[in-house]
Amino acid sequence: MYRHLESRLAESVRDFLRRTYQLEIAAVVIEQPPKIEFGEYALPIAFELARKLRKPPRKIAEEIVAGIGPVAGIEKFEIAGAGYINVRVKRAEIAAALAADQAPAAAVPPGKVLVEHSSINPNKAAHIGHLRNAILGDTFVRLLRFAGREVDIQNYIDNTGVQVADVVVGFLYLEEKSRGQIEALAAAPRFDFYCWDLYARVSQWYEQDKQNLQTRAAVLHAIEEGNNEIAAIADLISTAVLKRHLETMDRLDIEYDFLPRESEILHLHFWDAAFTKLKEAGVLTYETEGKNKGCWIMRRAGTALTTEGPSASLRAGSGDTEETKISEEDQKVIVRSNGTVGYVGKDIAYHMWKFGLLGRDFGYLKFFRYPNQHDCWISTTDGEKEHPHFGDVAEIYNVIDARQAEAQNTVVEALRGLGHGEAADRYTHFSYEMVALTPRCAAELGYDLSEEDKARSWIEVSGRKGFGVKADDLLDALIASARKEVDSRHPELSEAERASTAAQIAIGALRYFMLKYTKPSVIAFDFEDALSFEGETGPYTQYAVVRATNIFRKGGFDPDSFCAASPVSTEDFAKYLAGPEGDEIWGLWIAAAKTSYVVGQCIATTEPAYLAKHTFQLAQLFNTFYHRFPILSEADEGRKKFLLTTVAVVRRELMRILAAMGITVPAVM
RNA sequence: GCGCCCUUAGCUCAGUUGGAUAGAGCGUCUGGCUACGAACCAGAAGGUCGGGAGUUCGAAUCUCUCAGGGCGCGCCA
Repeated sequence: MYRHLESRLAESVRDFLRRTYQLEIAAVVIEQPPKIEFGEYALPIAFELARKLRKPPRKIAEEIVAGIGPVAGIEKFEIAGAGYINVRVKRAEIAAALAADQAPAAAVPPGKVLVEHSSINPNKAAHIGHLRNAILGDTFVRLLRFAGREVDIQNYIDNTGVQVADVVVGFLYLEEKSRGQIEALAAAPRFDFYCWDLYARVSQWYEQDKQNLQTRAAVLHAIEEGNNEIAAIADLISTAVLKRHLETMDRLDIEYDFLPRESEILHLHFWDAAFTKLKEAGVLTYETEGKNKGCWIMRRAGTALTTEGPSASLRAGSGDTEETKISEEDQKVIVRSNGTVGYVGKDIAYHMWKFGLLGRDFGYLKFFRYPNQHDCWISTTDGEKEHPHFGDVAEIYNVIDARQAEAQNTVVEALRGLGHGEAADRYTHFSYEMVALTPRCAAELGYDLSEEDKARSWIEVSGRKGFGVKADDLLDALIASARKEVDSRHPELSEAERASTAAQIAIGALRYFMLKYTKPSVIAFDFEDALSFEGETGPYTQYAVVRATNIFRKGGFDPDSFCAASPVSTEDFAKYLAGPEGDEIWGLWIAAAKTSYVVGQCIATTEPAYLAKHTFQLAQLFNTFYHRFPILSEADEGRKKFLLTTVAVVRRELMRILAAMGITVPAVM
């Protein structure tokens, strides 16, 4: 609603400037006045135009206000200060539309969106860093779907890499387990935890004697080769760990549609197809001298001497004749001198497939059925005939931490070099910073800290050292903590009700915690902060909804149908939304009207934290309102109906935005 | 050395395209439960927005520079 009004306002201003001053303004800046009494929108445009029109801002503001004419939904324009134009909306009209939940349809861009997230190495338990990735990715998916987009969720599985090889080495050479023994372990609960410890031991074993690395090389080679006992064991381990990851993420209500695996990138020869095209386009060049002699190389992203458009396209078109030699340090090896392809090369092939540019496809098998009956598919060489159509999408978002920015940019540059500039432009590296531990948290986990480490604001987790907080452990701790509160507050509830309430609160706390920080901020994890249910937390926002629901329950009304069943007249809206008290309540209405506006901002900036902040602010405004205005005891029936309508609308919008963050609200808390 | 990111209240962080007196949570202090349940609310204290220069009517926000911190830069993934 808010978003719709804003764009209509911007359009009117643009029209006015065009017909009055023959000016074309690309983006009309619209902001919010510091106080709701000033209006809902503020236009600083007169300042911007002062120089251009060589008139004082106030004069321009006067001309705009006098000449802009009526705008639907807008009450009036006022000049404030040196030239601000404050805009007041027709409160009653807007409120009536909101109460009726009449959201104007927004235009949805065509084409499917692919979001890749999680992509956890299937060799050990998921940890808090993976949780940030999955929660960011899953929330972004929900935001896109909220905005009407069709989305495919993919989770890339590197099942043939060194990390899986390391755990295979652990089972076969440190523990000397048979295939049968490994199978038995893999079927036991929390096999991923077992691998977590084993992986750390293998890393130590390598440290003890570098000779041991040869064992890794041999195992890795066998895995990549396929069709042998070691490869079969690697597959059973990685598949079992992968299932555990899916179970862990399902606890947070995070699901995937398709799991492309590296083994199929290899066995279906995706790389061969990509390699041919990359050579033809001159993206890859064969190095004949220096340290990378015998390799196929590419210019590392961000190292080009000139980045201007014309020279870039000239380079792409005319091949390598004008290409200056890439200096050794700017070279990125894509194919090694022994003929094997590296990680970036496989990623290029995978991304060509994502955009439907490779000319090959995976085989597909049903892999995992969620409790809600949704099927998650996995790649295979020879799959089922009937399967959904994956890939071939219009836009992609890769939720991958900031450390991989350069590799991601290299993939984008490869696409550009292949002549797929449009695809490259619709490739977004959804970059975020890592989750580290506070020194205090590290100490709690029994990690020995140097004096230097103690002085740091955070310490990086390390899978190799087995140092970190496992996702399932954190969830268990959150649920236990929430359960204690629920037990003491609601002894009357059944065991099952208390368990599900605690789980909802725990998930709300965790998801909000991971979303409240903006992406470039390193999260220094601490149990005390993460286990908090007060202040700026998920449970605070859930509690606001519970309170709203309680009002309806105690009053004997149904919150979902209340607005439709007993509509407030436009006259009454006008009456109760006027004056200082009306201003106060209107602030809550206007915040509740911003859902799609904020969602749009989050998508445009790939920043879900804005939604978390907004949710908290809306909950906070509601809590203040809740204290200021007793509702059930209100004697004036008309006013009571208005106040209940206010609560119903806020509750509805809060539940919507929480759902977009993957947070549900318990019946009581 | 090159590239990317960060530096805002005691602590942890917001501040989206430059805009009206720089915000929140936690912590500290003072108040508020006869309940639409206090997982809450009201109030107080707390900031030369890392330093400097520039652009602008206007800068936490843009540019340059200096300082401090992080990450990346492998024939690993």
